[in-house]
Amino acid sequence: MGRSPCCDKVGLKKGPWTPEEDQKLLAYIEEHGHGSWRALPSKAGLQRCGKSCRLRWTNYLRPDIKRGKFSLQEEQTIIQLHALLGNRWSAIATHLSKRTDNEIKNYWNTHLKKRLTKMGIDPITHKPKNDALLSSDGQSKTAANLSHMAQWESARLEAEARLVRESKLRSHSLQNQLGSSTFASSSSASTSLLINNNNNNKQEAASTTPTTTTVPIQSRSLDVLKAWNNGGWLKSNEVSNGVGDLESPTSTLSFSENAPPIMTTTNSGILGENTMPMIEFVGSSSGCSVKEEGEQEWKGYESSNNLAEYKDGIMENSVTTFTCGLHELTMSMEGAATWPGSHEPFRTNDHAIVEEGFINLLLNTNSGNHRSLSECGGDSNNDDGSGSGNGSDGDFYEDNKNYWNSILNLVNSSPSDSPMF
DNA sequence: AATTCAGCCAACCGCAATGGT
DNA sequence: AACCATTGCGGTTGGCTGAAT
Repeated sequence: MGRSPCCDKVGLKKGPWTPEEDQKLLAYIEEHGHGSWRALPSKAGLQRCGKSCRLRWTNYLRPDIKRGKFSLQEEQTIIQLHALLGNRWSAIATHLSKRTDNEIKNYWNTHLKKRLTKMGIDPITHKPKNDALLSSDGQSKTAANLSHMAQWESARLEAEARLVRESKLRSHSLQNQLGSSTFASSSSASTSLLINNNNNNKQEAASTTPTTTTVPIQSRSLDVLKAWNNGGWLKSNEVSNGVGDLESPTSTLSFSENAPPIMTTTNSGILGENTMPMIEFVGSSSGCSVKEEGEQEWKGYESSNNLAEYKDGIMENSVTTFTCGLHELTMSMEGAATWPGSHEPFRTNDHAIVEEGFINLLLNTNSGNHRSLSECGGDSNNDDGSGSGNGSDGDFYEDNKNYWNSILNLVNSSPSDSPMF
């Protein structure tokens, strides 16, 4: 029954690594790169399976690993990201670039989870535990909307994480070719990015609408953290410090302030003048340049939407591919697309708001030319963007803000060495 | 000093995803 | 399309360490 363990070969060592083994592995990878993990142990003279070598390298020996105590900022980041992403440790780890997923997972399980539990917060839902007992219509609606928003942001973060991974691989591969790297890329030259919101993520299982209409491909910083900052959710000194030692990969996968950062398309394919990239599923192509700090500019960013299906102007299924150099971004949707936080269908002439989207949802702020997502509860046929937000919507967003704020405040007021923990 | 207990974390296991043929 | 090899990921385990008794 089942697959035989990879290390069941006689003679292969298991358990803790010795300094000698570490040295062998390190020396080999520094000289040759890891290449095929399966082939590595014999080449490196190690009595280990490739999997064990890979784990040892990625979780311990890699030179770009930060070890030691987690800072308060890192703790906050983990909690915030966990609220959005659930137990997707690798995705969380990409926003704490010097921490491994394993370390974050361990830290969550041994510290943060217990802390939240003691504070009366469900570490899975990130809501007060007695919230489940309060199931008035408004609250259940709020929960559903939060879930939907989290789903959106989750997809976006995942996309960013993958882009960052790919770009790192590219970078490392390039360095290898130049003979100056200790890393090696095991991935092929062509890369792909798949965002499928209809996945089997456990946390999202409860969500009822597995659709994605907009998948932002970049933001200058982690939206939630920015929302925290912009909304004054952090203490003033924390605001002034930005996000502390957080090294969000999104900040390195950023658009230059002066670059033509346009991904907005119209039905005619004409570029807009927006200062943030937007993706619109309108079946035309556009061009833009994407620049990655410290790397070559990505030329010839193109997108095409060739598989969207529309019914009465409502996009029902879509596969959109963006090609950006070696990178290919594919977004697929199943089922009718709707705006987050509402059941209003996404229509072909709706502009997808990227950077503002989730922040505005949280902060209930509208901006300039774009139709705010918070307005989408109205009739989407109002193409003038004059949809109305009603009072209960305002309460909803205020509640959301207060909820997230309360989590952060609780954590802030509960340092690790507090007797509470 | 010896034993027990709890916390921590490196490492393992197995499933899922991906890529190649 | 099917199969296989490889890699990625998240859950879990087991050993080490220090505190408590």
